[in-house]
Parts: sequence; structure tokens; C-alpha cells
Amino acid sequence: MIVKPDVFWLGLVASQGKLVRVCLSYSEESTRENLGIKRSEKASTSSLLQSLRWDLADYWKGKRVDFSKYSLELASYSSFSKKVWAQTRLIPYGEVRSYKWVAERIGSKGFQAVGKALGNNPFPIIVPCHRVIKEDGELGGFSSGLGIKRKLLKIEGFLND
DNA sequence: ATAGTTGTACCGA
DNA sequence: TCGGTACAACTAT
Repeated sequence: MIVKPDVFWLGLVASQGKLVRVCLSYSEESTRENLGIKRSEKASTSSLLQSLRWDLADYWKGKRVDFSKYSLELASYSSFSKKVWAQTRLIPYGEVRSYKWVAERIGSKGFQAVGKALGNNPFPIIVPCHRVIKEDGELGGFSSGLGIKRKLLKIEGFLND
């Protein structure tokens, strides 16, 4: 399913009651390409996606939405990545932590590897990798574009404007 | 084996 | 404060 809650597009894929992938992008085309969703496909009737869609709409309005009820399809990922994402999901709405904090919490010194795992995050927003920034307060990177990271942090009230 | 990360710390100017 | 650089753990090739 593809929705456009703001200036960017959001592609959502679910299967068997679990979220498989989320894609954030500035263009509808790249979202479709990324997820392999054809224009001809009908809107999903999956209740999971319907629910997620409303939650995301609320989220964009600035409502404090809790995405932790959604289960993720993680079978094909490394245990390190799973740990990083699980830890990242624990960061509360509107707060941020550093890559180092995440690494320490999962018993690793590889803070840069944390960045890499977050870069591979298949569930942006649901796994709030935008809440992970550098130790010195800089934003760090974001695979879907730093502008989107900034936007998300603004929605959550962490950044102004 | 090697190169490339969404990083951190330390040093010198 | 800024730039260079050494280093860290992990992934992908």
C-alpha cells in the first residue's frame, strides 16, 4: 500500500500479520520501484496496514503514536541488526539517544556498526532510527535523506521549525 | 580478505 | 574550533 501523508511518499508492505517493509521516499516512482508495488495493485485490505495507515496519519498530525504494537518480520536479518532495532524501538517519542548509547545497551562497542544497521533499517518511523543521533548532538545520517530525519524530529517536537 | 559505514575520541595547530 | 586520523564492530563483496 502506498500513501502520501506529507511531501514524501510512504510505501507499506505486510504479510501474515507482520510488517515486512516500510519505505520513505520523495517520489512515488522510487517508492514503487523499491517495494515492487505496481500501479495497478489495489489498496490493501489487510487490517494491519489499515490500522498502520491511520496511526501514521495521526503521527503526522503531531499525535504521540506508539508503534510498538506492530510486529515486524525480522527472520531474514542478522541478530545484531535485530538487537539494534529492538533497542531503538525503546527510545521514547520525542527523545533522542546516541549511536554509542544504542551500542552500549546491546553490549557492543561497535557504535559505527549501529549506524550501519540503522542505515539498513527496513522499517523507518516504526523503528525510530531518526531518534538516534551523534554523541555531540549532530544529527548524523539518514538513509532516506537527512531532510526526512529533520522533519520527523520536528514532528516529535525535538527540533524547532 | 578487504572495503565501506547514519560514529567516537584524541591530537595538534 | 577545525581537520586529520586511529580505531571500533559489523556487513557486503
